[in-house]
Amino acid sequence: MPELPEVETIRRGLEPHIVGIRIEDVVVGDPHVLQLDVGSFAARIRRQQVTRLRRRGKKLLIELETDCLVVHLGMTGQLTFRDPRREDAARFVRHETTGLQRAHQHAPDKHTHVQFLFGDGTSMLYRDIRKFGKIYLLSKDGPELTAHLSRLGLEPFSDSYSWDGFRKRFGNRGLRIKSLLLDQGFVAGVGNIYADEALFEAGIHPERRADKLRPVDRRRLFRAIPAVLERGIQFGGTSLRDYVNSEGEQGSNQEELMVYGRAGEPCLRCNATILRIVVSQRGTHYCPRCQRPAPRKRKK
DNA sequence: AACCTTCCCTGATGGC
DNA sequence: TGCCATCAGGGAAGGT
Repeated sequence: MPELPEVETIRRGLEPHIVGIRIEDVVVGDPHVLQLDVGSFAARIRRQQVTRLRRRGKKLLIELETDCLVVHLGMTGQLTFRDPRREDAARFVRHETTGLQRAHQHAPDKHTHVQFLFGDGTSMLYRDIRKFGKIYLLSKDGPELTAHLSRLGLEPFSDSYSWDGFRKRFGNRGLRIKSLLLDQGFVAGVGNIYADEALFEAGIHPERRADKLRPVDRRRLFRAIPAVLERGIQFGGTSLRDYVNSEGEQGSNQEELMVYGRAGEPCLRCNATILRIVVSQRGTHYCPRCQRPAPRKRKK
């Protein structure tokens, strides 16, 4: 599932390929992912040049001359660059350890919903098996784009990510800390995998109430979030199921995860068995020894 | 208002 | 070409 590190990896991969290039045409398979009807989408985007690639949280912002393409990959969205001079992989292969699907650059298939065609024969393909992703086309300096982005919370690695801002956004909410981490209005870009990893890194049990966390816990979380995200970027993202980068290749951060997907396996820090529970309808992984349900009470 | 649950969607998996 | 239930989950929408 593409979270901040995956989207950032895609952004960096696409950038040298598409900045400065002109979109000649758009081929839409399933208009379901577009937030505009096909006709106006195509008419508006045609002949526009890509000027810049930005990212906000999990959203990729492809800036054009007058509009901005906002790509949200949802669960299984893939955005890849296709160069006909490179060879397409003949078919899907199995990942050796996870046994799951893996895709290289390949020709459009039934899950390829949008093709952005460039003048030199290259293209950018949007593929999304479960169709939870969305593509918006918004005016570059209109109120819609501003409204769209203002719903998002603190941006890790930016100036907005300060201890003061963090404390303010944290508030005194009574929901479970895992749920707060998944709220994009709190810190943008954290999803299920990195939420679990950040909580492990900070030594906080995922079911603890946010408002009951001590300042020292909040401080640890404040530091843990960018730490796990940065590691994710370093390893090119986490490929557990469908995530691939702009070249259609997998990341390797799945090998670096401490708790996510490791239920039943020993904690790499203390050797206790990693547990899996469900919080906010999301699979949640933690170490029962490193992440205690409540802070240890001091005896009087 | 704040929090929780349901729903959208498809492919992999396992039981029978 | 076996059939069916279950699971994965980001985030909008609906419910309490």
